[in-house]
This record gives sequence, C-alpha cells and structure tokens, in this order.
Amino acid sequence: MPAVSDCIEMLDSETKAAETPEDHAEELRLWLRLLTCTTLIEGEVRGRLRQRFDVTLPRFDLMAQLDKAPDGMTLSDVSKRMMVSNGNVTGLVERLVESGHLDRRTSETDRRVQVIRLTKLGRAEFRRMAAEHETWIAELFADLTPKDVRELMRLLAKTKASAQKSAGRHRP
Amino acid sequence: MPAVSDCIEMLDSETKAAETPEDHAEELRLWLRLLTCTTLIEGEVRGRLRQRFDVTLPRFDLMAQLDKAPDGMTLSDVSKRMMVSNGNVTGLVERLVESGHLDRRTSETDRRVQVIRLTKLGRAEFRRMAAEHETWIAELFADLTPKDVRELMRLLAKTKASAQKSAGRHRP
DNA sequence: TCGAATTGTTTTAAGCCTAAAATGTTTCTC
DNA sequence: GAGAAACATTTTAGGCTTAAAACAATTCGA
Repeated sequence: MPAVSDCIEMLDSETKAAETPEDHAEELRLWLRLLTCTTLIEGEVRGRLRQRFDVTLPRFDLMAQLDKAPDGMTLSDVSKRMMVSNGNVTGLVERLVESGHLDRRTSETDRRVQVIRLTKLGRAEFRRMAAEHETWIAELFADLTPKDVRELMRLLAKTKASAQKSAGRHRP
Repeated sequence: MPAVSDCIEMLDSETKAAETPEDHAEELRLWLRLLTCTTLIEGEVRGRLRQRFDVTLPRFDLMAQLDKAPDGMTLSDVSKRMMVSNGNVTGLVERLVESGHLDRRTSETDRRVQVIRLTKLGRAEFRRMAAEHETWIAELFADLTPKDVRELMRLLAKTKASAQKSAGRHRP
C-alpha cells in the first residue's frame, strides 16, 4: 500500500508515462489571433503606402529606422533593429541608394563597416509619408480606448519578454 | 471681448485651423510592439520548422489550413484564409503537389475551381509537425498567466474588429 | 440567348527574404 | 608579428510575396 508521497509521485509519473499531451490550444489560438491582427494591419499599411506614395513597406521601415538616427547606422544595426537578415538589408539599401534616398559610405575607422543615412530627399519624403502613416495607424486602432491601449502595451511587453526567454533557452 | 461660447469655439477652430497634428504616438508605439512580438515569434517558429523538419513556414501554414478541411478547399478559400495573394497560393500548391503532400483536382461542377487536399503522406507529416509546433507555442507564451491569455484574446479581437472596420471604410 | 459582368486561377515582372557560404577586415593571443 | 578567431558585409541559390494583367469558365440581365 503506497504512502501519500508515492501517490503524488505516481500521479506525476503517470502524466509523464502516458505522455498526456497537455492542452495548449488556448496559446495556439492566441498566437493565430496575434498573427491575424498583424497581417491584417500590415497588409492595409502596405497597400496604402503603395497607393499614396508608391513605396514598399520594407523601404518605409528602413527609412523609419534611419530617421531616428541622424548620425546614421551600420548595416548590422539596421539588420538587428528590423529583425531581418543581413543579406536582405544589403539589397534594400542598394535600391534606396540607387533612388537617391540613402547615402552610404565606408566608415573611416573600420573599413568593414558601411554607414548609411537618409539623404535630404530621403528625409523629406519619409517625413511626408510618416505623418500620414501615423493617422492610418490611429484610424486602424480607433476603437481601442486609451485603457485598452495601455493594457495591450503591457501584455505585449510581457509576451515579448516571454518569447525572448524561450528563444534564448532554445538557442543560446 | 469674446463670450464664453466664442472662446470654446475658438479653441475648437484653432485646433483645426492650425492643423494641430493630433498625437497618435501611443497607437504607433502599440503597433510597433505588436509587430515586434509577431516577428519575433514567427522567426523562432520558422527556424525551428526548418531545423527540425526541413519545412518552410508558408508550407506548414498551408497544410494547417487543409488539415482542418478534410473535404478539401479551393485555392480562393485558402488565399482568403491565409490572407495572401492568389498567385502566391498557386506557386505554394505547385511545390506541395510536386513533393507529394497535396492532391489537386479540378472541380466536377465548376471547371474554374481547383480543389486541393492533403494526401495521406501530407496529413501524417503535418500531424507530426503540428504536435511539436504546439509545444513551441506553449513555451513561447509560457510566462503569460491564463488570465493574461484571456485578456490578450479579448483585446486582440477588439483590435481586429477595429482594423477591419477602418479597412472597410477605406476601401469598401 | 447573347453579350457583359463576375469569379477562379495562372502568369508576369519585380521585389522581398532567408540560410549558408564566401570575402574582406579587425582584433585577440601567443 | 603571425596565425586564429571574430566581425561586417556581400554573394548565392532558392523560395516567398505582391499587384496587375491575362485567361478561362460561369452567371446575370436585357
């Protein structure tokens, strides 16, 4: 006749032995909803940028990063910030230099490094687009109360931290 | 000397006349955070799918749609559900038929329509991947309490509705 | 019933994106 | 100071993605 501790142990081992597939349906549904929201808004913004300004979303995103860095950024910085691959940035920058929106030069102190920044034209065009872009975002989120916004900010911060922790454990 | 009502009116008209750019910084920050969360998780899932199963995320997503539809789906259905362009689905399906995961046939009743469904192989492989995929998602969201999850579900539903409303108004 | 819209899919052209290998540069270490 | 390790970027190969035009089949309306 097993002692209480054995019973508890048995319960534990049973859940393991039977490999009871724990139910994570809720998290899965949450992930799908998160993805849907993002895809929906992203698609909307992409389309409006194209229609109003004939610019692609990745180009806009890259210019947004540079607008916050008057002294320029290295390609690696951009790549990390935008969470895209290095090679991707190389091509994106190439096209934006070509169109006169970006200026690229090799660093004086480290010849591996390319520093890019917005040209006068690039900055002017970006500011024009950004102003309108901000109103689109406001419209898209219009039905959220300020409290909703705060609460979402909090929960998404928590989500981000959780995901980063898990990602870090998986591949440190 | 203006009456009180004039003062109020003036305040109103001033905000308009000066075209005071209303501050939507909070919504913008929310959008960027939403995007960051999604990109982070999506990248993690993409990498794990590749490493563990040598499959791409779009392929997995397409198979996930079909797993829920035993009788198959039309390409348009898939396109709408996945929120991607028609042409995109065409290519994706082509490659999955080629690799033996999908079966494609022209509808008997409407010769415009292509109906696709998972093959036996496709379904077996998807189930195997999906089981592990679900645990990854659970891990990535592990630090959220059940209450957090419920609250996020609610707020994201509200966000989706708001965005759809705005998108609908913009291009009906 | 015949032509005009509508619908479902494919094609096209261009660009985006990734992982991995290659190239050039700097730093570290002995 | 020479070689090894680390770093920043580019190249490569392949796949994803979109918008728009083209094509094919159905449905609608006079």
